[in-house]
Amino acid sequence: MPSTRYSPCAACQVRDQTICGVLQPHELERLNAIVTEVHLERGQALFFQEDPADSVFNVTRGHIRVLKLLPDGRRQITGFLYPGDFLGMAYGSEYAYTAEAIDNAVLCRFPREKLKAVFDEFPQLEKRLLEISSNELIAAQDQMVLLGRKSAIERIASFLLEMIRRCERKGQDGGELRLPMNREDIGDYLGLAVETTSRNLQELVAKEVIEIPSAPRIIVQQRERLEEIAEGEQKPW
Amino acid sequence: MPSTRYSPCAACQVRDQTICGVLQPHELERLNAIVTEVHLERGQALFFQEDPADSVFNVTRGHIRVLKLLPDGRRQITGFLYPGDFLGMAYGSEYAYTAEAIDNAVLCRFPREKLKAVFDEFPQLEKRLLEISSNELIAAQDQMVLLGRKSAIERIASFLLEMIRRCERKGQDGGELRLPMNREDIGDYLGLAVETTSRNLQELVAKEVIEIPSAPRIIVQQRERLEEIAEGEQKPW
DNA sequence: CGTATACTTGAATTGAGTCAATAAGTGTGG
DNA sequence: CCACACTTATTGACTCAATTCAAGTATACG
Repeated sequence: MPSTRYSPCAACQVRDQTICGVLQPHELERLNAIVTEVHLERGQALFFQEDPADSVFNVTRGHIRVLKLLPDGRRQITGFLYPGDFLGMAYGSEYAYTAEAIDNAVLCRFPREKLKAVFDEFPQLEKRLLEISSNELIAAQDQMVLLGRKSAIERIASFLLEMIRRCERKGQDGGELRLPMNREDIGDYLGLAVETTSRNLQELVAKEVIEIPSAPRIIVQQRERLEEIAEGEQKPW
Repeated sequence: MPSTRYSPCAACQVRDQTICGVLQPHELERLNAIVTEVHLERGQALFFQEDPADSVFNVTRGHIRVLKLLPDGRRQITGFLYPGDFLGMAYGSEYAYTAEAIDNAVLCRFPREKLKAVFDEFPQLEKRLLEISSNELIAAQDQMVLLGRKSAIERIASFLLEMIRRCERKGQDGGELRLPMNREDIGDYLGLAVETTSRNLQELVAKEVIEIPSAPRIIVQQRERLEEIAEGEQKPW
């Protein structure tokens, strides 16, 4: 390997938010040796459902949507990935879903076989993965409640709270959101039509719970109220 | 420990279908040393959402429903557990959901702390757990497609296929189902009202895709058709 | 056999979807 | 900087699938 090889891990901005964070700097060298970068343009697919699953990825810049399609084109987005998020692991020999770039995005690609070897060397990576997997499962169950039992406005409120909490986990202020995905993506994530998504966002504006200065920007005025609405504790006023 | 202590693992009927199956008979003794049995009556809760999560369980007899509630009582069932299924692991310090017995059920209880020690001894247990966790995540994503995007009859067809496949994985014939859960449970699993569940089951009877000799028994006459309906490939006839 | 529970069916209602039109952004080249 | 084209978002009117409410009918059980 040439000594002048570009070293993505050394420059990584999101290392401590991701799976790599459990490794010591000198251990990171092992990961760096097997990683390559992938650059995606807005809308481009990283992989499709049923492609052979030979790599796993880490988002470093931009945003990814993960989705499943029905034969007639109906679409369900099962998640949005931000920098630091991990995808593609442990889903059998084929990817169980399609992953597409929402905006211009950069990811680290780890060939699955080589990563497995690194896992055997550093078992704490595998523990971390089980931890991530558990959290995803909890999130998936919450999403089932949302999709199975919540009204449109409850879904929108829950979605906004999820976005707020994600910001806060990264130490950013959740009071002002900048959404990377468009209304159609939000609808397909929440099991709603675009029009319903738009209408219920405007309903929250009318209630003065949020402000929308421009489509991707959302200012949260009454977070408490949003939490009540999300859980269906609708007050009559 | 008294030498006359009852040894559930030795008599276990479902060992090879569950996490214990990765252990050799003599290794099983370590698990047997920490396990106790729990017997539940129909309708009884094993634990509630937000209880401290100090045990994990393995179903050995009967059936469990896993559910989440909204403050106003709306209910979403996120899964049904059969003998051999595992629950309660790796969900943080509190259970993320309620687990109740659908019928009279028996489970193995493993205290979480003690199990952790066994895990350190047998790392293949942890690998197996990651595998189970991955499969659950794939299933959860399929359920999101169902809840977010499928019509009532598509949901019912998908549910029946899931039940059929489960039978077949256990080497039983999937052509004749005996459902342990009632119509309301099915509805709460599929995000439908009981009446909608019933109506659409009858719709499948009218189409001669299934037969229902008595409520819990369902005979599958046209499995192919069921698969088409489940994926929304509805033919005009 | 009666009573409770579970299931089915019917009629009316409604929340979200569809279809259609307009408005607001975004980007491009003149 | 503006005009145009194009995409994304919003709003309105109407429709419809699933829910709700209300009976009924099986089925299980003491």
